[in-house]
Amino acid sequence: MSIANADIAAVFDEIADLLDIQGANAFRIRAYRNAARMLGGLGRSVREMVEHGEDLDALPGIGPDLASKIAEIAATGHCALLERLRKELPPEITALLKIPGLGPRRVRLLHDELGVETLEQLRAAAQDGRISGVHGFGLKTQQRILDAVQSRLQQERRVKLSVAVQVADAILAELAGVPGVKQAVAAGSLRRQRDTVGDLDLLVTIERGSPVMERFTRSSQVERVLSRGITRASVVLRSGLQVDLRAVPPASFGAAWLYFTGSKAHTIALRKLAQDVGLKLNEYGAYRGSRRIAGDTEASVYAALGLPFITPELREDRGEIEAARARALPVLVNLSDLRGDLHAHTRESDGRDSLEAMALAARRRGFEYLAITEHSARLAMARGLDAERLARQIDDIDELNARLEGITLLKGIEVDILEDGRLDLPDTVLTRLDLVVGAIHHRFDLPRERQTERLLRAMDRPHFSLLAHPTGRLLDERPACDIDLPRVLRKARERGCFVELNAQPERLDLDDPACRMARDEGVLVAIDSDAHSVDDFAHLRFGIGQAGRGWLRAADVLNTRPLAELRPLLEATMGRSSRPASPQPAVRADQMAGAR
DNA sequence: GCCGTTTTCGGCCCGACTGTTTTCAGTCG
Repeated sequence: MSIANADIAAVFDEIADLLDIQGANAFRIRAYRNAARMLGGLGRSVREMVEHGEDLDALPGIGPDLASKIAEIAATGHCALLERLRKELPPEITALLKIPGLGPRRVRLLHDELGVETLEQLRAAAQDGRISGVHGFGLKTQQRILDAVQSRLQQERRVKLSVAVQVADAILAELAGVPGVKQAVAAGSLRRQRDTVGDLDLLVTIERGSPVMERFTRSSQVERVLSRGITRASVVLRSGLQVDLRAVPPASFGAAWLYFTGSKAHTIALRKLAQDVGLKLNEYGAYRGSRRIAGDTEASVYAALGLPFITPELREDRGEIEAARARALPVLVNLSDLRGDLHAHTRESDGRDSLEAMALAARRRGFEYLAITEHSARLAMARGLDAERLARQIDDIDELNARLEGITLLKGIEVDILEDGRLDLPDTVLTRLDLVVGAIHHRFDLPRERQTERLLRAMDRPHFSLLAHPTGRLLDERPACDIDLPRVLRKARERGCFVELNAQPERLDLDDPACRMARDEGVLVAIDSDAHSVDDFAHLRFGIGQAGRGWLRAADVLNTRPLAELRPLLEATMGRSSRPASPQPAVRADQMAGAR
């Protein structure tokens, strides 16, 4: 049993919820929440820190008490405090906090007065009209709870970033045309490039008297209006997506954009910093006394706090403020740094376009190289290639490379990693390639130890360049495989191979904390489109956003290298240089002979 | 429960909106 940071974070979050409902000290609760968030974004395994006897007190927000609780959970998988709290309150009650309009005090009240412990009981109480009888609750609140619990039970979900961007762009275009609107921009998790977005946060600057709130709440896409004031309105679209719009005067644009972009944790940290230097920071500006000294741009607010501009992707309170103070912010990789793409398909397997069309599209993007990596035979559904078809494609690519100028196609394969860690094609054909991209496409459900071993064995094969979409997650569809990522990354470093950040909007795999972990481990990350058509190179923008959230600089990314620098790195992974392919082969000779 | 060039106790971000209150608590972001 191996405890991941996320497991410990989940324990702390649940403790915070239960303490909150019990009415415990708000700052004690905050300490648990802060610790959970810190662990979620931490690039190293605290379990390993415990095993190595490292000092957990050194982690931000972790004191002696939380350090001992982390050690307890890492060692036993349990937390005595949580078990005790679960005896005092039914654990399912924390689900009620997810209902908009229900906070800890009201959940407690409903529990004490009506015995409500679950979402089902909440729905029943609302339907029977019992909730409006409780002091402090009225008919409107009761109806709101009923609506919310019903949509909750039907699983309202976060939308993928790519979808949110489209919706936001459409609404912003509409708002920009309303009289009195000066600027209309996206904020919130969308601007921070989170992989999924729970609701849209939009910001406009307006002249006094602009009808923007009225126009917004009456837009044809709006299904219902949750609230509407002078500076703020919330609506739910027909699609179910919630959109919050804020309006401020132009002089406050920067302070408001900063505040509404968040994250909440980043904002709180900035406000504390403001206090430290005798300022007050709110969404209208930075104030010394009653005098506004900054606020028209974000940079002006950061400057007032003595900080350089911090790019939105980094605003998670994961060390960016400390880095900014030390003038040590990373210069993040951007789209124009990419010199090529190492994962793409053609219609030879499950892609839509021809080899030549893909090559020309890559050249139009300004790429120097494109790796063609079809599926292998096991993935019959995708018309995966066997050794014979792959050999033919290798010849086709050689012929095309001889003919085309300004783009080089690299010969690759997205070979299936079988359940036992063998690869789905024989070494005799793999050895003819420029790179071997390995990926899991079945048996996502193996237990952690076996899944991890599967990957480690695959990486030990004589030809293995890049682990594609390492966790196999599909946002909102399939959870990440249970793998020991720190171990996989260590292996990649020892082996000299690479990991992928797959830029498909439904994958974005590795995620941002994992990217940062790879960076800290010194493993280069390939940001790949996994293109199945000439249009799919557009996915790369989402990969770049995710990479930025993972603090990746151009130097941390494999495919920012020009071809001349990339080739020797790939050659080494294919066992064709002085670099040892594997210091300690984990696959025995008889297993290797069994590889198809 | 954490934290400290205002330190080991007394702080801990700040404002808008809603509903049910008759002056404000609770919730949200």
